Amino acid sequence: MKPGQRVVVALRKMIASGELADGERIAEIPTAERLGVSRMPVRTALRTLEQEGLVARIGARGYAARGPTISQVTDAIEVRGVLEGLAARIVASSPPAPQLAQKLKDCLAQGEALFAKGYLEEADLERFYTYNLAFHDLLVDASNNSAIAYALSRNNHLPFGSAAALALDWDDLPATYAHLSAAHRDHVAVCDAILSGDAEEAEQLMRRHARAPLANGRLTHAPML
Amino acid sequence: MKPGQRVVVALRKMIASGELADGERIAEIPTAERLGVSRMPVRTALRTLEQEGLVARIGARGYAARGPTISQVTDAIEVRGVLEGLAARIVASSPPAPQLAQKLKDCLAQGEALFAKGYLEEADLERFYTYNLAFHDLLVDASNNSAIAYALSRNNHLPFGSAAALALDWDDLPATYAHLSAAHRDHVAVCDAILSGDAEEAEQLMRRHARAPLANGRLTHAPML
DNA sequence: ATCATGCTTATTGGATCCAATAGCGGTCGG
DNA sequence: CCGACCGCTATTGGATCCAATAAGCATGAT
Repeated sequence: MKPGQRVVVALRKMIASGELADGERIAEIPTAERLGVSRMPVRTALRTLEQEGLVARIGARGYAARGPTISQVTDAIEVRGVLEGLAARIVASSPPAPQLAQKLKDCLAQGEALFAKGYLEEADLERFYTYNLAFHDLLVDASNNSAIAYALSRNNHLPFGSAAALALDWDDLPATYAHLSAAHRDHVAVCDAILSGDAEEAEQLMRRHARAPLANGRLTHAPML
Repeated sequence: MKPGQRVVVALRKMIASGELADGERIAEIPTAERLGVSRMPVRTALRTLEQEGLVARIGARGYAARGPTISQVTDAIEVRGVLEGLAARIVASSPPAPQLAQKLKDCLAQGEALFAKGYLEEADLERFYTYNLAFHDLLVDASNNSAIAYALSRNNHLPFGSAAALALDWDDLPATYAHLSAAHRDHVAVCDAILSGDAEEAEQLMRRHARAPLANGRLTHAPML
Protein backbone atom coordinates (compact mmCIF):
# COMPACT_ATOMS: atom_id res chain seq x y z
CA MET A 1 0.00 0.00 0.00
CA LYS A 2 1.19 3.51 -0.76
CA PRO A 3 2.37 5.75 2.06
CA GLY A 4 -0.50 8.18 1.61
CA GLN A 5 -3.17 5.53 2.12
CA ARG A 6 -1.19 3.97 4.92
CA VAL A 7 -1.13 7.20 6.87
CA VAL A 8 -4.87 7.74 6.45
CA VAL A 9 -5.80 4.30 7.72
CA ALA A 10 -3.21 4.47 10.48
CA LEU A 11 -4.62 7.75 11.75
CA ARG A 12 -8.18 6.46 11.45
CA LYS A 13 -7.26 3.49 13.60
CA MET A 14 -5.44 5.61 16.14
CA ILE A 15 -8.46 7.87 16.49
CA ALA A 16 -11.01 5.07 16.60
CA SER A 17 -8.98 3.14 19.15
CA GLY A 18 -8.56 6.17 21.35
CA GLU A 19 -4.79 6.12 20.97
CA LEU A 20 -5.30 9.71 19.97
CA ALA A 21 -7.59 11.02 22.68
CA ASP A 22 -10.52 13.25 21.89
CA GLY A 23 -9.38 16.83 21.56
CA GLU A 24 -5.70 15.92 21.46
CA ARG A 25 -3.72 18.09 19.15
CA ILE A 26 -2.18 16.48 16.09
CA ALA A 27 0.90 18.25 14.75
CA GLU A 28 2.29 17.31 11.39
CA ILE A 29 5.95 16.84 12.21
CA PRO A 30 5.67 14.51 15.23
CA THR A 31 3.05 12.45 13.43
CA ALA A 32 5.21 12.16 10.35
CA GLU A 33 8.19 11.00 12.37
CA ARG A 34 6.04 8.61 14.35
CA LEU A 35 4.81 6.97 11.17
CA GLY A 36 8.15 7.10 9.43
CA VAL A 37 7.09 9.23 6.47
CA SER A 38 7.59 12.80 5.44
CA ARG A 39 5.21 15.59 6.28
CA MET A 40 3.49 15.45 2.90
CA PRO A 41 1.39 12.28 3.32
CA VAL A 42 0.41 13.48 6.78
CA ARG A 43 -0.72 16.79 5.36
CA THR A 44 -2.95 15.18 2.77
CA ALA A 45 -4.21 12.63 5.30
CA LEU A 46 -5.21 15.35 7.74
CA ARG A 47 -7.11 17.14 4.98
CA THR A 48 -8.90 13.91 4.17
CA LEU A 49 -9.70 13.16 7.80
CA GLU A 50 -11.00 16.68 8.23
CA GLN A 51 -13.44 16.04 5.38
CA GLU A 52 -14.40 12.82 7.08
CA GLY A 53 -15.05 14.59 10.35
CA LEU A 54 -12.49 12.60 12.32
CA VAL A 55 -10.33 15.63 13.01
CA ALA A 56 -11.18 19.29 13.35
CA ARG A 57 -9.10 22.37 12.76
CA ILE A 58 -7.77 24.18 15.78
CA GLY A 59 -7.84 27.77 14.70
CA ALA A 60 -5.14 28.24 12.13
CA ARG A 61 -2.74 26.02 13.98
CA GLY A 62 -3.09 22.31 13.41
CA TYR A 63 -5.80 19.78 13.93
CA ALA A 64 -7.35 18.00 16.88
CA ALA A 65 -8.67 14.46 16.99
CA ARG A 66 -12.42 14.11 17.30
CA GLY A 67 -12.70 10.92 19.24
CA PRO A 68 -15.68 8.63 18.89
CA THR A 69 -18.20 9.72 21.47
CA ILE A 70 -21.27 7.65 22.15
CA SER A 71 -23.51 10.29 20.64
CA GLN A 72 -21.43 10.35 17.47
CA VAL A 73 -21.87 6.62 17.16
CA THR A 74 -25.63 6.65 17.66
CA ASP A 75 -25.95 9.64 15.36
CA ALA A 76 -24.11 7.84 12.60
CA ILE A 77 -26.35 4.79 13.03
CA GLU A 78 -29.49 6.91 12.79
CA VAL A 79 -28.25 8.55 9.63
CA ARG A 80 -27.36 5.25 8.04
CA GLY A 81 -30.87 4.08 8.89
CA VAL A 82 -32.63 6.82 7.00
CA LEU A 83 -30.26 6.63 4.05
CA GLU A 84 -30.60 2.89 3.62
CA GLY A 85 -34.30 3.25 4.30
CA LEU A 86 -34.52 5.65 1.40
CA ALA A 87 -32.57 3.22 -0.76
CA ALA A 88 -35.02 0.43 0.13
CA ARG A 89 -37.96 2.69 -0.64
CA ILE A 90 -36.57 3.62 -4.02
CA VAL A 91 -35.84 0.03 -4.95
CA ALA A 92 -39.30 -1.06 -3.87
CA SER A 93 -40.95 1.80 -5.75
CA SER A 94 -40.15 0.51 -9.19
CA PRO A 95 -40.95 -3.00 -10.35
CA PRO A 96 -37.84 -5.05 -9.65
CA ALA A 97 -35.74 -6.14 -12.59
CA PRO A 98 -35.64 -9.93 -12.75
CA GLN A 99 -31.89 -9.96 -12.37
CA LEU A 100 -32.16 -7.86 -9.22
CA ALA A 101 -34.62 -10.34 -7.75
CA GLN A 102 -32.17 -13.09 -8.57
CA LYS A 103 -29.28 -11.26 -6.96
CA LEU A 104 -31.32 -10.67 -3.82
CA LYS A 105 -32.26 -14.34 -3.65
CA ASP A 106 -28.65 -15.40 -4.11
CA CYS A 107 -27.53 -13.02 -1.43
CA LEU A 108 -30.16 -14.13 1.08
CA ALA A 109 -29.30 -17.75 0.35
CA GLN A 110 -25.84 -17.07 1.77
CA GLY A 111 -27.41 -15.89 4.99
CA GLU A 112 -29.82 -18.81 5.04
CA ALA A 113 -26.93 -21.24 4.79
CA LEU A 114 -25.24 -19.64 7.79
CA PHE A 115 -28.13 -20.12 10.17
CA ALA A 116 -29.49 -23.40 8.83
CA LYS A 117 -27.43 -25.49 11.21
CA GLY A 118 -28.86 -23.70 14.23
CA TYR A 119 -25.65 -22.48 15.80
CA LEU A 120 -22.62 -20.38 14.90
CA GLU A 121 -18.94 -21.09 14.83
CA GLU A 122 -16.18 -18.52 14.78
CA ALA A 123 -15.63 -18.67 11.03
CA ASP A 124 -19.29 -17.88 10.49
CA LEU A 125 -18.84 -14.43 11.96
CA GLU A 126 -16.49 -13.53 9.15
CA ARG A 127 -18.91 -14.99 6.63
CA PHE A 128 -21.82 -13.09 8.09
CA TYR A 129 -19.79 -9.93 7.88
CA THR A 130 -19.29 -10.48 4.16
CA TYR A 131 -22.89 -11.47 3.56
CA ASN A 132 -24.24 -8.53 5.54
CA LEU A 133 -22.11 -6.03 3.67
CA ALA A 134 -23.10 -7.60 0.37
CA PHE A 135 -26.80 -7.22 1.16
CA HIS A 136 -26.54 -3.61 2.16
CA ASP A 137 -24.33 -2.75 -0.80
CA LEU A 138 -26.68 -4.53 -3.13
CA LEU A 139 -29.58 -2.42 -1.93
CA VAL A 140 -27.74 0.87 -2.17
CA ASP A 141 -26.44 -0.10 -5.56
CA ALA A 142 -29.90 -1.05 -6.80
CA SER A 143 -31.34 2.27 -5.66
CA ASN A 144 -29.16 3.81 -8.32
CA ASN A 145 -29.01 7.02 -6.31
CA SER A 146 -25.52 8.43 -6.35
CA ALA A 147 -26.18 10.82 -3.49
CA ILE A 148 -27.09 7.97 -1.16
CA ALA A 149 -23.96 6.04 -2.04
CA TYR A 150 -21.96 9.19 -1.61
CA ALA A 151 -23.42 10.09 1.77
CA LEU A 152 -23.02 6.54 2.99
CA SER A 153 -19.43 6.30 1.84
CA ARG A 154 -18.70 9.26 4.07
CA ASN A 155 -20.78 7.93 6.93
CA ASN A 156 -18.97 4.61 6.73
CA HIS A 157 -15.79 6.23 7.92
CA LEU A 158 -17.46 7.36 11.11
CA PRO A 159 -17.18 4.97 14.02
CA PHE A 160 -19.96 2.41 13.66
CA GLY A 161 -21.32 4.31 10.71
CA SER A 162 -20.88 1.36 8.41
CA ALA A 163 -23.22 -1.56 7.97
CA ALA A 164 -20.40 -3.54 9.54
CA ALA A 165 -21.33 -2.04 12.89
CA LEU A 166 -22.84 -5.04 14.58
CA ALA A 167 -23.20 -5.94 18.19
CA LEU A 168 -20.76 -8.78 17.84
CA ASP A 169 -19.78 -10.67 20.91
CA TRP A 170 -17.10 -13.18 20.14
CA ASP A 171 -17.38 -14.81 23.52
CA ASP A 172 -21.10 -15.34 23.66
CA LEU A 173 -21.92 -17.11 20.44
CA PRO A 174 -25.50 -18.04 21.36
CA ALA A 175 -26.42 -14.41 22.05
CA THR A 176 -24.66 -13.38 18.85
CA TYR A 177 -26.61 -16.06 17.01
CA ALA A 178 -29.81 -14.45 18.20
CA HIS A 179 -28.75 -11.00 17.07
CA LEU A 180 -27.40 -12.04 13.71
CA SER A 181 -30.24 -14.34 12.82
CA ALA A 182 -32.61 -11.50 13.71
CA ALA A 183 -30.66 -9.33 11.32
CA HIS A 184 -30.97 -11.98 8.65
CA ARG A 185 -34.70 -12.21 9.20
CA ASP A 186 -34.80 -8.43 8.80
CA HIS A 187 -33.09 -8.82 5.47
CA VAL A 188 -35.62 -11.38 4.34
CA ALA A 189 -38.49 -9.15 5.41
CA VAL A 190 -37.04 -6.16 3.60
CA CYS A 191 -36.54 -8.27 0.51
CA ASP A 192 -40.14 -9.46 0.64
CA ALA A 193 -41.40 -5.92 0.93
CA ILE A 194 -39.28 -4.85 -2.00
CA LEU A 195 -40.34 -7.67 -4.24
CA SER A 196 -43.99 -7.06 -3.43
CA GLY A 197 -43.51 -3.38 -4.17
CA ASP A 198 -44.42 -2.12 -0.71
CA ALA A 199 -42.15 0.90 -0.56
CA GLU A 200 -43.41 2.24 2.75
CA GLU A 201 -42.97 -1.11 4.46
CA ALA A 202 -39.53 -1.62 2.95
CA GLU A 203 -38.33 1.71 4.25
CA GLN A 204 -39.73 1.20 7.74
CA LEU A 205 -38.23 -2.26 8.00
CA MET A 206 -34.85 -1.08 6.82
CA ARG A 207 -34.81 1.76 9.30
CA ARG A 208 -35.71 -0.51 12.17
CA HIS A 209 -33.07 -2.95 11.01
CA ALA A 210 -30.39 -0.28 11.09
CA ARG A 211 -31.42 0.79 14.58
CA ALA A 212 -31.30 -2.72 16.00
CA PRO A 213 -27.77 -2.31 17.41
CA LEU A 214 -29.06 0.62 19.44
CA ALA A 215 -31.68 -1.62 21.00
CA ASN A 216 -29.17 -4.38 21.64
CA GLY A 217 -27.49 -1.94 23.92
CA ARG A 218 -24.07 -3.31 23.24
CA LEU A 219 -21.72 -1.67 20.82
CA THR A 220 -18.50 -3.55 20.53
CA HIS A 221 -15.72 -3.08 18.10
CA ALA A 222 -16.27 -3.83 14.48
CA PRO A 223 -13.71 -3.62 11.74
CA MET A 224 -13.57 -0.17 10.25
CA LEU A 225 -12.17 0.62 6.88
CA MET B 1 -8.12 34.73 0.52
CA LYS B 2 -5.33 32.20 0.50
CA PRO B 3 -4.37 30.46 -2.73
CA GLY B 4 -5.56 27.07 -1.52
CA GLN B 5 -9.11 28.25 -0.85
CA ARG B 6 -9.11 30.28 -4.04
CA VAL B 7 -8.36 27.23 -6.12
CA VAL B 8 -11.08 25.16 -4.47
CA VAL B 9 -13.79 27.74 -5.04
CA ALA B 10 -12.54 28.46 -8.55
CA LEU B 11 -12.72 24.79 -9.50
CA ARG B 12 -16.14 24.44 -7.86
CA LYS B 13 -17.43 27.30 -9.94
CA MET B 14 -15.88 25.96 -13.13
CA ILE B 15 -17.51 22.59 -12.58
CA ALA B 16 -20.91 23.96 -11.55
CA SER B 17 -20.96 26.34 -14.51
CA GLY B 18 -20.05 23.63 -16.94
CA GLU B 19 -16.82 25.36 -17.91
CA LEU B 20 -15.32 22.01 -17.06
CA ALA B 21 -17.59 19.61 -18.89
CA ASP B 22 -18.77 16.39 -17.30
CA GLY B 23 -16.14 13.72 -17.67
CA GLU B 24 -13.46 16.15 -18.81
CA ARG B 25 -10.09 15.27 -17.52
CA ILE B 26 -8.42 17.65 -15.08
CA ALA B 27 -4.64 17.52 -15.06
CA GLU B 28 -2.71 19.25 -12.35
CA ILE B 29 -0.15 21.16 -14.37
CA PRO B 30 -2.46 22.86 -16.91
CA THR B 31 -4.90 23.76 -14.14
CA ALA B 32 -2.15 25.21 -12.01
CA GLU B 33 -0.88 27.36 -14.88
CA ARG B 34 -4.40 28.40 -15.75
CA LEU B 35 -5.01 29.64 -12.24
CA GLY B 36 -1.57 31.11 -11.82
CA VAL B 37 -0.48 29.01 -8.86
CA SER B 38 1.84 26.10 -8.33
CA ARG B 39 0.77 22.49 -8.50
CA MET B 40 0.46 22.18 -4.74
CA PRO B 41 -2.80 24.07 -4.12
CA VAL B 42 -4.31 22.27 -7.09
CA ARG B 43 -3.31 18.94 -5.63
CA THR B 44 -4.96 19.66 -2.31
CA ALA B 45 -7.99 21.18 -4.01
CA LEU B 46 -8.51 18.08 -6.14
CA ARG B 47 -8.33 15.90 -3.05
CA THR B 48 -10.94 18.10 -1.41
CA LEU B 49 -13.20 18.09 -4.44
CA GLU B 50 -12.90 14.34 -4.65
CA GLN B 51 -14.20 14.11 -1.09
CA GLU B 52 -17.02 16.42 -2.09
CA GLY B 53 -17.90 14.25 -5.05
CA LEU B 54 -17.35 16.96 -7.63
CA VAL B 55 -14.46 15.14 -9.29
CA ALA B 56 -13.70 11.46 -9.58
CA ARG B 57 -10.43 9.67 -9.97
CA ILE B 58 -9.60 8.33 -13.40
CA GLY B 59 -7.71 5.16 -12.62
CA ALA B 60 -4.39 6.19 -11.21
CA ARG B 61 -4.05 9.01 -13.67
CA GLY B 62 -5.71 12.22 -12.70
CA TYR B 63 -9.24 13.31 -12.06
CA ALA B 64 -12.32 13.97 -14.13
CA ALA B 65 -14.99 16.56 -13.50
CA ARG B 66 -18.35 15.17 -12.44
CA GLY B 67 -20.68 17.69 -13.93
CA PRO B 68 -24.11 18.27 -12.47
CA THR B 69 -26.40 15.79 -14.18
CA ILE B 70 -30.14 15.90 -13.64
CA SER B 71 -30.10 12.62 -11.78
CA GLN B 72 -27.37 13.88 -9.47
CA VAL B 73 -29.50 16.89 -8.68
CA THR B 74 -32.65 14.92 -7.92
CA ASP B 75 -30.66 12.36 -5.94
CA ALA B 76 -29.16 15.08 -3.78
CA ILE B 77 -32.62 16.54 -3.15
CA GLU B 78 -34.00 13.18 -2.08
CA VAL B 79 -31.13 12.67 0.31
CA ARG B 80 -31.54 16.09 1.81
CA GLY B 81 -35.20 15.27 2.28
CA VAL B 82 -34.62 12.20 4.40
CA LEU B 83 -31.81 13.81 6.38
CA GLU B 84 -33.81 16.91 7.25
CA GLY B 85 -36.82 14.68 7.82
CA LEU B 86 -34.82 12.77 10.38
CA ALA B 87 -33.77 16.05 11.99
CA ALA B 88 -37.41 17.15 12.23
CA ARG B 89 -38.37 13.79 13.74
CA ILE B 90 -35.66 14.00 16.35
CA VAL B 91 -36.56 17.53 17.32
CA ALA B 92 -40.24 16.62 17.58
CA SER B 93 -39.48 13.52 19.62
CA SER B 94 -38.34 15.33 22.72
CA PRO B 95 -40.33 18.07 24.39
CA PRO B 96 -39.10 21.34 22.90
CA ALA B 97 -36.98 23.57 25.04
CA PRO B 98 -38.75 26.89 25.53
CA GLN B 99 -35.89 28.76 23.94
CA LEU B 100 -36.10 26.54 20.87
CA ALA B 101 -39.80 27.32 20.56
CA GLN B 102 -38.95 30.99 20.78
CA LYS B 103 -36.26 30.71 18.12
CA LEU B 104 -38.66 28.89 15.81
CA LYS B 105 -41.30 31.55 16.31
CA ASP B 106 -38.80 34.31 15.64
CA CYS B 107 -37.62 32.60 12.52
CA LEU B 108 -41.11 32.00 11.17
CA ALA B 109 -42.00 35.59 11.91
CA GLN B 110 -39.37 36.64 9.39
CA GLY B 111 -41.11 34.55 6.76
CA GLU B 112 -44.50 35.83 7.80
CA ALA B 113 -43.34 39.40 7.32
CA LEU B 114 -42.19 38.61 3.80
CA PHE B 115 -45.54 37.36 2.58
CA ALA B 116 -47.82 39.60 4.62
CA LYS B 117 -48.03 42.24 1.94
CA GLY B 118 -49.29 39.71 -0.63
CA TYR B 119 -46.64 40.14 -3.28
CA LEU B 120 -42.87 39.95 -3.66
CA GLU B 121 -40.28 42.43 -4.74
CA GLU B 122 -36.79 41.63 -5.88
CA ALA B 123 -35.16 42.35 -2.55
CA ASP B 124 -37.50 39.85 -0.90
CA LEU B 125 -35.89 36.97 -2.77
CA GLU B 126 -32.64 37.63 -1.01
CA ARG B 127 -34.46 37.89 2.30
CA PHE B 128 -36.31 34.68 1.71
CA TYR B 129 -33.02 32.99 0.92
CA THR B 130 -31.67 34.05 4.29
CA TYR B 131 -34.83 33.14 6.15
CA ASN B 132 -35.10 29.77 4.46
CA LEU B 133 -31.52 28.84 5.25
CA ALA B 134 -31.98 30.00 8.83
CA PHE B 135 -35.02 27.76 9.29
CA HIS B 136 -33.33 24.68 7.90
CA ASP B 137 -30.15 25.31 9.86
CA LEU B 138 -32.13 25.88 13.01
CA LEU B 139 -33.79 22.51 12.64
CA VAL B 140 -30.59 20.62 11.93
CA ASP B 141 -28.92 22.41 14.76
CA ALA B 142 -31.73 21.63 17.18
CA SER B 143 -31.61 17.94 16.27
CA ASN B 144 -28.20 17.97 17.88
CA ASN B 145 -27.15 15.09 15.64
CA SER B 146 -23.65 15.62 14.36
CA ALA B 147 -23.94 12.95 11.68
CA ILE B 148 -26.87 14.75 10.05
CA ALA B 149 -25.02 18.04 10.03
CA TYR B 150 -22.00 16.30 8.66
CA ALA B 151 -23.84 14.47 5.89
CA LEU B 152 -25.70 17.64 4.95
CA SER B 153 -22.56 19.71 4.86
CA ARG B 154 -21.24 17.35 2.22
CA ASN B 155 -24.52 17.23 0.37
CA ASN B 156 -24.64 21.01 0.30
CA HIS B 157 -21.68 21.10 -2.03
CA LEU B 158 -23.53 19.02 -4.58
CA PRO B 159 -25.47 21.01 -7.16
CA PHE B 160 -28.86 21.79 -5.64
CA GLY B 161 -28.03 19.71 -2.63
CA SER B 162 -28.39 22.69 -0.34
CA ALA B 163 -31.56 24.08 1.12
CA ALA B 164 -30.81 27.07 -1.10
CA ALA B 165 -31.97 25.00 -4.06
CA LEU B 166 -35.23 26.69 -4.82
CA ALA B 167 -37.19 26.96 -7.97
CA LEU B 168 -36.56 30.66 -8.20
CA ASP B 169 -37.77 32.51 -11.21
CA TRP B 170 -36.64 36.11 -11.10
CA ASP B 171 -38.83 37.06 -14.02
CA ASP B 172 -42.12 35.59 -12.89
CA LEU B 173 -42.56 36.97 -9.42
CA PRO B 174 -46.19 35.91 -9.00
CA ALA B 175 -45.35 32.26 -9.70
CA THR B 176 -42.36 32.54 -7.40
CA TYR B 177 -44.63 34.02 -4.76
CA ALA B 178 -46.77 30.92 -4.98
CA HIS B 179 -43.80 28.60 -4.59
CA LEU B 180 -42.13 30.46 -1.81
CA SER B 181 -45.25 31.08 0.21
CA ALA B 182 -46.02 27.39 -0.11
CA ALA B 183 -42.56 26.71 1.26
CA HIS B 184 -43.24 29.07 4.13
CA ARG B 185 -46.53 27.33 4.87
CA ASP B 186 -44.58 24.08 4.91
CA HIS B 187 -42.28 25.58 7.51
CA VAL B 188 -45.21 26.60 9.66
CA ALA B 189 -46.76 23.15 9.38
CA VAL B 190 -43.48 21.47 10.32
CA CYS B 191 -43.10 23.82 13.24
CA ASP B 192 -46.62 23.03 14.44
CA ALA B 193 -45.96 19.31 14.24
CA ILE B 194 -42.73 19.72 16.17
CA LEU B 195 -44.26 21.82 18.93
CA SER B 196 -47.13 19.39 19.30
CA GLY B 197 -44.66 16.53 19.49
CA ASP B 198 -45.91 14.69 16.42
CA ALA B 199 -42.61 13.21 15.23
CA GLU B 200 -44.07 11.13 12.42
CA GLU B 201 -45.97 14.07 10.98
CA ALA B 202 -42.97 16.37 11.30
CA GLU B 203 -40.78 13.98 9.36
CA GLN B 204 -43.31 13.41 6.61
CA LEU B 205 -43.93 17.13 6.18
CA MET B 206 -40.26 17.89 6.07
CA ARG B 207 -39.62 15.25 3.43
CA ARG B 208 -42.43 16.51 1.27
CA HIS B 209 -41.17 20.03 1.72
CA ALA B 210 -37.72 19.07 0.49
CA ARG B 211 -39.15 17.34 -2.54
CA ALA B 212 -41.29 20.27 -3.58
CA PRO B 213 -38.75 21.57 -6.10
CA LEU B 214 -38.98 18.22 -7.87
CA ALA B 215 -42.70 18.70 -8.26
CA ASN B 216 -42.31 22.30 -9.41
CA GLY B 217 -40.45 20.86 -12.32
CA ARG B 218 -38.18 23.79 -12.69
CA LEU B 219 -34.69 23.78 -11.34
CA THR B 220 -32.96 27.03 -11.94
CA HIS B 221 -29.67 28.27 -10.66
CA ALA B 222 -29.21 28.87 -7.00
CA PRO B 223 -26.09 30.19 -5.38
CA MET B 224 -23.75 27.42 -4.43
CA LEU B 225 -21.06 27.74 -1.87
C1' DA C 1 -0.34 -8.12 -41.04
C1' DT C 2 -1.08 -8.27 -36.34
C1' DC C 3 0.10 -8.79 -31.72
C1' DA C 4 3.28 -8.46 -28.11
C1' DT C 5 7.00 -6.34 -25.88
C1' DG C 6 9.96 -2.74 -24.65
C1' DC C 7 11.07 2.11 -24.53
C1' DT C 8 9.84 6.82 -24.04
C1' DT C 9 7.27 10.27 -22.02
C1' DA C 10 3.80 12.48 -19.52
C1' DT C 11 1.82 12.80 -15.01
C1' DT C 12 1.07 11.94 -10.33
C1' DG C 13 2.96 11.21 -5.43
C1' DG C 14 6.62 12.10 -2.06
C1' DA C 15 10.50 14.80 -0.06
C1' DT C 16 12.76 18.82 0.96
C1' DC C 17 13.22 23.70 1.07
C1' DC C 18 11.51 28.33 1.85
C1' DA C 19 8.24 31.92 3.34
C1' DA C 20 4.50 33.65 6.08
C1' DT C 21 2.15 33.71 10.42
C1' DA C 22 0.59 33.21 14.92
C1' DG C 23 1.54 32.14 19.55
C1' DC C 24 4.43 32.69 23.43
C1' DG C 25 7.71 34.56 26.41
C1' DG C 26 10.76 38.01 27.96
C1' DT C 27 11.75 42.56 28.94
C1' DC C 28 11.01 47.30 29.66
C1' DG C 29 8.26 51.08 31.11
C1' DG C 30 4.66 53.03 33.81
C1' DC D 1 3.98 44.95 40.45
C1' DC D 2 1.41 44.70 36.31
C1' DG D 3 0.69 45.43 31.56
C1' DA D 4 2.01 46.19 26.95
C1' DC D 5 5.08 45.73 23.20
C1' DC D 6 8.62 43.58 20.64
C1' DG D 7 11.09 39.67 19.00
C1' DC D 8 11.79 34.68 18.71
C1' DT D 9 10.36 30.27 17.59
C1' DA D 10 7.42 26.69 16.34
C1' DT D 11 4.34 25.22 12.82
C1' DT D 12 1.69 25.37 8.78
C1' DG D 13 1.19 26.44 3.63
C1' DG D 14 3.43 26.88 -0.89
C1' DA D 15 7.08 25.93 -4.41
C1' DT D 16 10.29 23.13 -6.53
C1' DC D 17 12.71 18.94 -7.21
C1' DC D 18 12.98 13.93 -7.69
C1' DA D 19 11.23 9.22 -8.13
C1' DA D 20 7.81 5.86 -9.40
C1' DT D 21 4.42 4.48 -12.59
C1' DA D 22 1.35 3.80 -16.22
C1' DA D 23 -0.06 4.92 -20.82
C1' DG D 24 1.04 5.37 -25.60
C1' DC D 25 3.74 4.41 -29.49
C1' DA D 26 6.96 2.15 -32.22
C1' DT D 27 9.39 -1.77 -33.64
C1' DG D 28 10.23 -6.44 -34.27
C1' DA D 29 8.85 -11.21 -34.37
C1' DT D 30 5.70 -14.74 -35.63
